[in-house]
Amino acid sequence: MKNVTIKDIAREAGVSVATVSRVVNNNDTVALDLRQRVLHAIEKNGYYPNLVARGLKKDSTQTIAILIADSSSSEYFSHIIKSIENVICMDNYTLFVCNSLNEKDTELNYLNLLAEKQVDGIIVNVSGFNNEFIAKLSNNIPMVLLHRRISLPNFKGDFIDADFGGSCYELTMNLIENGHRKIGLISGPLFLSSAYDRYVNFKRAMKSIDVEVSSEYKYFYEGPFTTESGYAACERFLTMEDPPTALLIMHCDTTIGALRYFRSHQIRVPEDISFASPCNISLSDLLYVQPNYAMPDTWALGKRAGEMIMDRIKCNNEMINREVCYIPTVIYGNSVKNIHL
Amino acid sequence: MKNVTIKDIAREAGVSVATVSRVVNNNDTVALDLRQRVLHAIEKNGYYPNLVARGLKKDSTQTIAILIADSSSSEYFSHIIKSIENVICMDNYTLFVCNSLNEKDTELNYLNLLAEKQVDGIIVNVSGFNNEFIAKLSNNIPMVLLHRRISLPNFKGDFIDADFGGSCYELTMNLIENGHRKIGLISGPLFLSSAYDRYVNFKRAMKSIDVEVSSEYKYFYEGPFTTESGYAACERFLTMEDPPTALLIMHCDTTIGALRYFRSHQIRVPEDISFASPCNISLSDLLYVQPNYAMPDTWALGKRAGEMIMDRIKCNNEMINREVCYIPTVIYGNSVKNIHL
DNA sequence: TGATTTCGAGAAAACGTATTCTTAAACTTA
DNA sequence: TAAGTTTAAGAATACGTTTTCTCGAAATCA
Repeated sequence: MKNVTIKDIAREAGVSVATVSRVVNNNDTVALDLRQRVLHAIEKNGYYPNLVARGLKKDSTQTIAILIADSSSSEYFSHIIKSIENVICMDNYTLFVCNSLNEKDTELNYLNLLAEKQVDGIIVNVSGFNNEFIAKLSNNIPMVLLHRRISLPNFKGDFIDADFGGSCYELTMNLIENGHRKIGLISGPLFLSSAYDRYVNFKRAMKSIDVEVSSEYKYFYEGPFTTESGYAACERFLTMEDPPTALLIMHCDTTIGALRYFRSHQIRVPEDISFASPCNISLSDLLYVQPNYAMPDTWALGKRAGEMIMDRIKCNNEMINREVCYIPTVIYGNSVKNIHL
Repeated sequence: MKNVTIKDIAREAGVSVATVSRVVNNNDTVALDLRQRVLHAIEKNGYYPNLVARGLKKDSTQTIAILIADSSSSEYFSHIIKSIENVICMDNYTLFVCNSLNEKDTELNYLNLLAEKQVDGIIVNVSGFNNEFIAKLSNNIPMVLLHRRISLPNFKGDFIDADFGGSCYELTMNLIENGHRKIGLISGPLFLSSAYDRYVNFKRAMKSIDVEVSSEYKYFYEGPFTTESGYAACERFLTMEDPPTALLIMHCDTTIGALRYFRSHQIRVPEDISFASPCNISLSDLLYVQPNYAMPDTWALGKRAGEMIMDRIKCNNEMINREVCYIPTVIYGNSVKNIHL
């Protein structure tokens, strides 16, 4: 069953292919009777345009991609994805969702594939392993970086972030104000700008009580952004001779791992351990503990990311690099104990 | 900055365009020295194929789409999406994620757009409003229905489901065994096969204690699959003069709404109200209540959905309709009180 | 060696569309 | 009315591929 093409319509309506095209795109004037005949033939034969062919001709696929580590790990990215989709669908754009799994090769394969598929733009939460390649690619394909920066001079594109670093500072200061001194940090890989930024802010807060934080710091744990890593970190910290009284947990996935550790080991929050995390967890209002956490407006953030990539596409990538940062709201739950009392 | 094309490579290597194509696809024999020259030119100029052009020629875009109500409402679909992506990316397929919002027009627009974009297949959780259109479309585009069936003779495609109906029966019987008689049903729209199926199973279970369930049933609530609807249902039930002692809540979103109602009104679970839901909620192990719920293997289900659509694509949609059903595991938490005690 | 087959690679057509180019007709103006 | 101008629509080209067709050369066989 062959699809009906513009040629079939032209034949049926007794006009040229060009005329049909003009009617379909109605961007050019065509006589009323011809237009009627064409529209009738379209209706009758159920014709619809082939956007692949149009894409080839017009050099635009009306497609953008989001490339992230794991679209299902938390509600955070689900919301951003939905929000981006909601923006771009206005212009009949559709969204490829691609998972890099934080793996060098997977990310690289996807970047190549997306380039080959001629996507009009890419929103990417970089793994950090292909930054040179991405910087180069950004000169050909409009790009928006999500949360993780690329500090290379030849990168061309926008950067959209939420100030989780600032939230880290605020949450850590709150731990300190509640009397905590032995505060563990469950960090992500420091070569990621997002993790490093939070690390720096934690360090800055700890400096206020004259604690020097470095990778030598007794209560420092560096691991990937996974639930397993959060679990393992807690295992290490809470079996120490002199365990920390509070934890700052950098990421929602590591926080989930930590909570699982606490619950399975009957460690009460906040009686036995306090914690805070600069990330929102899905359904945090219904968890058995209400964490102290920070939450950016993911809907607004995703919307902005979508708008930024669309801007950049519309002006053919000829635009200075922009940076946007959303300030998360810090929410205080009951996961921190005041140990002065 | 024009992209380098197969022609540029041909000129550079001093061969014909056809030869370059043959090397790129290496599906045809070409002399070693020519191949070397071509490969060298490709390397030197950073050539990569234009998959839009290839798609036009080969009539295949290596793209499939998933069209669901809301990709961010629960972790359920996030996991399925990720799992599908994981399967199809093996063949260099990419996935469009599209949200119909359960709206007739939005769904219809997307279906048309996806057809125009020549996607190779569509996995769809239908809204129920465009079933005739979808059935017709299914004869041109390979389709897999997710959870919601289309009972039209001209539908062509597969159906993949999880037996939440069976779980409803089991969970309701459990409520009954725990002494409950006044059991409220928070239902979804009955014109959806998924909701209707659960309704029928609830009814069947209630029949065992001689309670007739119909839309006239005192403790019946029908509303959309949203948190707001779940909240409203609880409001209605729990302000009745003779409120139900237990609830069967059909959907994860309505369950979340219900939990929010309970918590904000200091209604204790299970002391004041018991409930069960044939759906898994994200992080249910970390909620303040452990619900009685059912959970299919979403990873396996998504994987199978991906495989089914790929099968269908590979055999050019010439295949009988298949039906697959996954049996959820029922998990008993502490959301049900035994009122015999 | 001559006839036949195999093979490798270039030429050309095709995929479905948008758009430039061209031309004939309609309209304006003096 | 003649010359110039606008306009509408068809013809033709192009987008970047794949693949069929064609043909000359090499290889096989009698």
